[in-house]
Amino acid sequence: MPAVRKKPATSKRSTGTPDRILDVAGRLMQTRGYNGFSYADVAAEIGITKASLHHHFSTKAVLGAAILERYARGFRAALAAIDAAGLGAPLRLERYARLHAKVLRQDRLCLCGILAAEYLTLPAPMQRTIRAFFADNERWLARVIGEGRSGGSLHPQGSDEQVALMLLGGLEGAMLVAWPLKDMASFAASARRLLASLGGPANRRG
Amino acid sequence: MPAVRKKPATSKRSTGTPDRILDVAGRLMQTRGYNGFSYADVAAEIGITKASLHHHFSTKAVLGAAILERYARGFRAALAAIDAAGLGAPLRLERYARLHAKVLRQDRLCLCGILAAEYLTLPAPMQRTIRAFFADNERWLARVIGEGRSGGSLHPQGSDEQVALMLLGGLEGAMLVAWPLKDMASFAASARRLLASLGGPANRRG
DNA sequence: GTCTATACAGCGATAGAC
DNA sequence: GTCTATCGCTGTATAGAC
Repeated sequence: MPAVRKKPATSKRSTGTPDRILDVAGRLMQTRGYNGFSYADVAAEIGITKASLHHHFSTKAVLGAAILERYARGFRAALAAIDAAGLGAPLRLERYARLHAKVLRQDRLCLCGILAAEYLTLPAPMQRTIRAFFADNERWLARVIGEGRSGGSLHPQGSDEQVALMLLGGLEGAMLVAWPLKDMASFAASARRLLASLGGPANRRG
Repeated sequence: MPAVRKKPATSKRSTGTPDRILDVAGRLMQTRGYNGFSYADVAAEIGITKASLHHHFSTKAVLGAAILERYARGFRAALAAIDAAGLGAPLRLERYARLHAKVLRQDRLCLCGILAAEYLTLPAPMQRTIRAFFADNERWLARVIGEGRSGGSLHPQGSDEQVALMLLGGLEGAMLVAWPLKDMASFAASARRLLASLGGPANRRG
């Protein structure tokens, strides 16, 4: 059976209309939230009509779910890339924090962070994806923390899961608090403090 | 000149219609966000018409600002109450964390947290109040941390301001991540880990 | 202070021509 | 795959009677 292939292997940059829609609507969802943008906004920016939008994504719930799933997929790929780099736990966590910093630097919030705030108003499929995103991140973080602990490169207090949760929430919250002022420095400082609290090599107390 | 007095000194519980409106709309704003509720929702729950709502709060922006300012006022009062109790820095921070825990236990998000996510879509007056709320909290936290440090009850790494920011963001983010699953235990664990990272009396590393 | 009635814009979504 | 045109609904807001 033929593989599912939506793009040519020589993929260029956002060639097709569906990709442009996902890009534009994705940016709006990361800055204004699911309830903060409309098909009219997306259509106007791309230069097509609302009707054409509905041709590619039948409903807003479908569009929202597609954007969210693409985002979660990209994040999982980034985690895999970090793992593949063969770094120690402290450096892997630092690169994890940088994933979030990159989002904020693009004047966006973590999609799952902003959508978590709107959670009760979202279609059920999107709710599930958000929960899965957080659970995936917690598992990944807990694994890295556990490896750092057993390898002696990290000495955190609390269980791997607790520390993972603190780190995930801490980074999401640091983005949220930095968001109104677009204060990259405040995010970076919080991220550094959170990582330092794990008792890495440069941060052992005596 | 006479003092501005909107309630009798013997204030009972949410007697007037304006207070009931603020209560109901406030709960909706803390669970669904500013863009996630309508005048129709509030009117239906209270049992009056939308027109009556507009009589008390002329526009949604006015209503939203009133709710937000009342919330910020209440939070400032809670911080003053903590100060007035004459506790040491570690216990004051613990009570601060409990303020947030109480909100989550009521099945709500921190109003300024959920609104920070919607920041770009909000009326300018609400945006200003959100920034002021965060700034107030940071100042209060930085002061308490500074007092704990000079008094020897806290030994955090980083400047008072950095640690304050990490704590504020950490608690807001812990609420946000716990929100989809209404997972009080995960919030409590993160709060405990954040406070423990400040090097209080029970958490000195050696 | 509350109501009925309504204005008006925007929303998500659909039909059908090209 | 894109368009024009339009539907039905909901949103915020207003007018005016009681």
